[in-house]
Amino acid sequence: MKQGNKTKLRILTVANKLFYHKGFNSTSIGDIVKETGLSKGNITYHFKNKQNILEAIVDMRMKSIQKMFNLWNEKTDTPQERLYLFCDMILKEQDNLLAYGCPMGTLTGELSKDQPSLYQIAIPMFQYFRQWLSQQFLLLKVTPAQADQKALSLLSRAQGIAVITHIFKDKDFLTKEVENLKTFIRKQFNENHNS
Amino acid sequence: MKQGNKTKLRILTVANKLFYHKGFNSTSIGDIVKETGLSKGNITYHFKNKQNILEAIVDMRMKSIQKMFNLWNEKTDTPQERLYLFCDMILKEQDNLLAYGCPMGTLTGELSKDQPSLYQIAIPMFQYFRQWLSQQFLLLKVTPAQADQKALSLLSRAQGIAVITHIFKDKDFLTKEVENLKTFIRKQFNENHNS
DNA sequence: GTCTATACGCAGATAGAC
DNA sequence: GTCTATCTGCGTATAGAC
Repeated sequence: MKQGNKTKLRILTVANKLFYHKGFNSTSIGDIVKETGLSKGNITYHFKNKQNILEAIVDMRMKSIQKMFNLWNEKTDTPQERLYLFCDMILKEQDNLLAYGCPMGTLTGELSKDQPSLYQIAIPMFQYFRQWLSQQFLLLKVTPAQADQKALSLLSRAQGIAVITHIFKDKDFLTKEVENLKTFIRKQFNENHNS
Repeated sequence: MKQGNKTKLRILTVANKLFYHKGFNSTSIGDIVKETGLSKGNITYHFKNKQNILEAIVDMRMKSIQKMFNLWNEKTDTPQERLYLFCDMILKEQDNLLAYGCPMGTLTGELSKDQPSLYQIAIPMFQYFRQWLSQQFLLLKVTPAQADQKALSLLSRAQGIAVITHIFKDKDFLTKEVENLKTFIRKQFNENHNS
């Protein structure tokens, strides 16, 4: 039982990495077999099929996002500071973004092409970010709809940075653009103070 | 000979659509067979392998982008107007963006994951856009490096819009955000006039 | 819980008839 | 130039021994 959970976690860790690095569709069970050193049968014992692996990975990622949000909430006093931490995450992940793009964006985008049932599994991660960002903007005196629009704008710009960094392999662009993103955030909050 | 070219074009048109709608890796030769009604052997006669199809599609797309740029150059007198036409393209393509994302962004992003030789084939499309956008900003009194940075910023925001529209299936967001994009462009040119 | 063995279809690529 | 037929490997999924 205990050993089983350890194996399960090993499979998920490896699969998560491969889905990110190669893409979901381009990752085969065989790839996971090679990388874990386990047998095909053993993987099937823990997960009936590829979709179940994806579901477990999304679960895992959701928990990890939740921990991150909790940490950010603890570390800061104002929503503006929290949004800066969101930007800092992009800086911290720059090497991965350059090599593989955004883990959420590339996965969800891939599944959104012609695989609606798998897309449904992945989309909650994005909704979670959208919701958390919305909450920060809600502390401005704006309607929920406006806060949501700002949240989407921020997500959109972050995704744009991830895509361009990934495609042009350009860390310098990322650094500069994250600065612009912080300016964007600052403006949102300054505008509000003045009104 | 003439019939051959017609068939070749048919294959490319169908493959281009499928690569866009399903992704490159998830599109099989069998899919192209079904959609064209041609035989597998016939497709192989015209293109030795999948990579050759991709190369021909990129060729085709490059020519189509070139035509678009020529048209934009003809239709306008100022770089600012040209950049607005770039934004209008996003509005025109909103249905496709919503369903399948950006044709360049999703393709290049997919190939940039672990398939460097295919990535090399696709990247010129992006470079072409980057270069053209740079040229428009160069007519501001800025250094080439600054113009390039602005071009990347614009590309980045356009890609972000495409990703978010695709993932959240939200046309309303697209419309609003393209307006913000035009404001961004306007500011770039106003700042310059004042300096 | 972990393994080997195998079923079965689909992938890309090739050969050769018409 | 277009087709059918086939090769070979890899994909997912399953059965059953240890």
